[in-house]
Amino acid sequence: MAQKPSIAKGTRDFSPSEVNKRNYIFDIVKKHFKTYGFQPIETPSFENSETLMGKYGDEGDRLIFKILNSGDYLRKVDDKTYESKDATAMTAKISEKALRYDLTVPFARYVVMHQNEIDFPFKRYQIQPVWRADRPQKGRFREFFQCDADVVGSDSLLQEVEFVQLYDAVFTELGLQGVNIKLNNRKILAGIAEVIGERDKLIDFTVALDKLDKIGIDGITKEMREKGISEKAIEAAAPLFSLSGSNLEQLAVLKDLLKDSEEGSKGVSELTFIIETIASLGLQTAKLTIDVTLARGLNYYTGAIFEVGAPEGVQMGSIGGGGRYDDLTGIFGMKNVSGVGISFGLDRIYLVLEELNLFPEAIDQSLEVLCVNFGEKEGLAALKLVSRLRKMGVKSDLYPSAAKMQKQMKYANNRNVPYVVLIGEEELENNTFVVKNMLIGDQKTYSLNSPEEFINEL
RNA sequence: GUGGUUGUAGCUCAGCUGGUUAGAGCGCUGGAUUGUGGUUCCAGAGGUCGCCGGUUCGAACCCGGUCUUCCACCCCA
Repeated sequence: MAQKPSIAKGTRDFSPSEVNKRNYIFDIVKKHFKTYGFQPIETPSFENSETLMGKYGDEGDRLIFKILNSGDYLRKVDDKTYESKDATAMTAKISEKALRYDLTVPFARYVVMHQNEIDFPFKRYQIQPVWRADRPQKGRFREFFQCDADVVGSDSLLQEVEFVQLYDAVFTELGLQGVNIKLNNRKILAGIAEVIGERDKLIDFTVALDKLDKIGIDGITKEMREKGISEKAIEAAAPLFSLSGSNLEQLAVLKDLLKDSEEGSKGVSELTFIIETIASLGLQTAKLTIDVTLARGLNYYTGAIFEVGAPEGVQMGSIGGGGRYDDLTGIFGMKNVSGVGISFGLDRIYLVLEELNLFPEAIDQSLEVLCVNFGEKEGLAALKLVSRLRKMGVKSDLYPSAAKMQKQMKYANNRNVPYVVLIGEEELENNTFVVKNMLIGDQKTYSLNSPEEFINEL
């Protein structure tokens, strides 16, 4: 019995037009990764469970897709574990592998395993799918691509500067003008927590602060109160909630606010270096702004934090992000290796380019020339022309059967083919072919002896 | 993981308080048009009403479960 086909929750098929558009983005991103000296790596789609488990927090462990062991795996479970019905204990017994959850942890594993063959600083890029057992929402899937570039083995702030330039280069070539590269520093957040006397509430404080543009000042002060942050501390931090002005003005305010915190002051000087260096180098189309409310990925970032916002007027959250993490490889026993990296949010960039109509027109042109098939002899002559066109790199095809003219023309029209070639009985006799321009509808005749006349006009 | 929401033709959606044979637009196929698509006209094909069960004389409609969609939270790209 035929079953109705379906697709797993949170997954997608990509049709030709979508693949073309996605590749267009990939190709531009890759091109700039390469010109900045990054090298590609790939890692397996699944890893040993112990490589992934415990690296993303409790929430992360829940969202990792586990792969069932092969064979008669239940036989190996002792009765006690089986009867306890404890999913965590049970999972450890019946699953030893799990699907990749992000690209950063596998990369850290890769660096540690290949440390003797890598020349540091090592700049790598990686574009591969990752999987999360999350509940899907718009723009959030259970299978999606991550597109990362990281540098390990250099603590120079010039790396941060390069990533800002890289973002600018990619978004400029994609035609996405006016993206906002937001910059913050974990040390500044830690310094703030320190000077307001809530050092041990750093995470709660910043998670609340991160929601400023979403729930407003009242919302975040309420959340901070609920998390047990003192009224005095909230008051002391209040100037941050309405921090405004130019980057240099904001830096001046922060410098003063954090003058008694060693860590905070370090953060301010790091941020100042990046801002000043970029100011002297210049950016093509992007804006670089300080945003002290930026707190993404705070669990592992230790220095700079990046987030890229879509241009004004586009209803879309962040389209990229990243930061510095001082101890990337420590979890796998390799100490003192600093890493810094960025990520491009492919799916969201796709949606933004679609909304602003920024994909090149020709992207949906899968065929430039289609020859109408009028029969055996005519078809053969057309196929000779097609071979010639293909050798010249022209995307061309012969309709495979001598179907009705109307059907063949309609096919060409639906496939967005700009030129239709007609070689019928009469043309065959005169050794010519007719080219119909599907856009304006006019026709021109060329000699089969010199098709380059037509090719040169393409 | 919590709360809510959605599902009817290939697509977008109508379908009254439960009542005969479930409709439209677009698309598709054929014809008007035997060498001309994109505009027009005519005709036709296409439906387990997400799935399973229940209530009822009778269910697309009511109830339960399940899957799916989307939304908020959590978290995140």
